[in-house]
Amino acid sequence: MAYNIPVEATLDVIGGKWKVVIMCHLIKGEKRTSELKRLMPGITQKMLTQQLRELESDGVVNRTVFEQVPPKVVYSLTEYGWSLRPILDAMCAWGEGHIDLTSEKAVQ
Amino acid sequence: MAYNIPVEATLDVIGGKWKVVIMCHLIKGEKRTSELKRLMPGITQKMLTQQLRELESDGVVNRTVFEQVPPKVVYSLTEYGWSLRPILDAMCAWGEGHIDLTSEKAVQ
DNA sequence: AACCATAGGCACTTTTTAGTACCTACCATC
DNA sequence: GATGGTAGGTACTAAAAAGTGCCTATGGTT
Repeated sequence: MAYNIPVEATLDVIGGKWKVVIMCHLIKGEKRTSELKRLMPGITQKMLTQQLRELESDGVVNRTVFEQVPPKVVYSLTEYGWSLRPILDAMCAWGEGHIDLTSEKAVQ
Repeated sequence: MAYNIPVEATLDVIGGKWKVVIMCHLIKGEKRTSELKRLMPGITQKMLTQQLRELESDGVVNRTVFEQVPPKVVYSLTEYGWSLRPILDAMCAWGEGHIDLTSEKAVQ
């Protein structure tokens, strides 16, 4: 996969509708599948699983399965995933600072 | 538009396949349409125009038209667009630092 | 026996996103 | 008079992303 500009490599990993949101939740600590679902009311089970699988195969998140009934699976950021933290922090900070302006714009 | 988490506001503005790439080029200075096309060999005329229109209506880029023949249109980041710079810088830096690892992974 | 919760698989459909092809207008040059 | 270069527009199609509904397994509760 050749990139015309390095930032495309970043987009390959964090691109998509839900990955950044998932990672922003995982920054605050490991989460079970059901917790993530509660934190993201708009996501479907399928998309959550799919995005987590992709993040896992990209080495960004760890998936830990506890062999018990009912099943328990916990997701957390890997060290590689933590290297994305500056990006996630910048995105979260910008969102917090500009969410009001965005709403105003929507009203105009 | 209600967000479950502020970072979704950020994704609304910079989400999409090309917007971050376009903005990364505009960071280095204003560009004409044809320059952007040359810098992004993979983008089609239609997508370039479409993404620029969206960035413009989000207040992130300026579109300056010079009334001459042949037409000349120049795009640049607005002040609001510059506020996204920490995100763009972090994404570019991560891409530069991890592009090799990504290629290795693709080879495995 | 029926039902719950968990974590997900799978087939199918819909929606969104992106690509192709062809169109405009202007003036200059060949 | 045809062609080139610029900056698009538009209709149609293809591909990717996302959503829906129904399925599994297990053991405990009602």
